[in-house]
Amino acid sequence: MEQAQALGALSALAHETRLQIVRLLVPCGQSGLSAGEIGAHVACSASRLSFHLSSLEQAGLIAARREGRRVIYSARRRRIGGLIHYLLNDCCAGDRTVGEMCRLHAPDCNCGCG
Amino acid sequence: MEQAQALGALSALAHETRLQIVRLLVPCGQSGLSAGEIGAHVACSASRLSFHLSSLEQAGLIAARREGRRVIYSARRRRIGGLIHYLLNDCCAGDRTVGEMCRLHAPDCNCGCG
DNA sequence: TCAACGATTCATGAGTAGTTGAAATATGGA
DNA sequence: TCCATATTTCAACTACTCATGAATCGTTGA
Repeated sequence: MEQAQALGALSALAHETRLQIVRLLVPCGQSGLSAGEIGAHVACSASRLSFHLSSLEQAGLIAARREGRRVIYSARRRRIGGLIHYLLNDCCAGDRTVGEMCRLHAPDCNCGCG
Repeated sequence: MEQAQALGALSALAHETRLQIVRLLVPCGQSGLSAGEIGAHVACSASRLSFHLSSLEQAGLIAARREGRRVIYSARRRRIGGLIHYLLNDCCAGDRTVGEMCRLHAPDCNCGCG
């Protein structure tokens, strides 16, 4: 991920409603949720929701596809992971202190690295 | 890290100059750099720089201390790591696809987790 | 105590993002 | 074709963020 993309993604995530949308969509994986279903969870007007969804899509964090009269949104999880990777490795140059705070191993991992 | 803190941190990072400052400070660790030294790298007016440093400090991403007539800024690396941790584990619920993009092991780690 | 230095604060103006409600577009079914 | 549903677009407004330069504050050394 390039810096410009990372800035766009950070900007998109730096909003309560949009962060909430991402949190809602990540566990849904590829199947995603329709705009209406998302709206039922985040309590904002349809037009505002559409605006936020469009911001997230432009930032590359979610994808949209039409299914009948609904538009289904799903999290682009590899992109979100790419942003985190950027923060960790490009932005923070793989700094150990930063990395130790967020290293994620499998629960049974016992490698002791870091 | 709470959502409100994460939003503040994301907002602070979502700016080219401020991201650049963090990138500059992380490798300097505790010793940090003075405002003047930072200014020499990021090419913006002193007042603008002061504003950006203050934003980053308010967001908890950097710390300031006075040394003589200089003010030394250093990255709060555990906080930055905490933000990344939040994105990975709270925001993305430890999603595997997200995690695989950004897992950081020691170069010689061979545990195979993930 | 005064001048120089390092950094911050303030006032102002421009630009951008966010919100709202109404209108428009797209799709599916009667 | 016409209507209902799902979603987006538009226009107008508000609020916030960003940038600039001048003024100010705090510290050091002559």
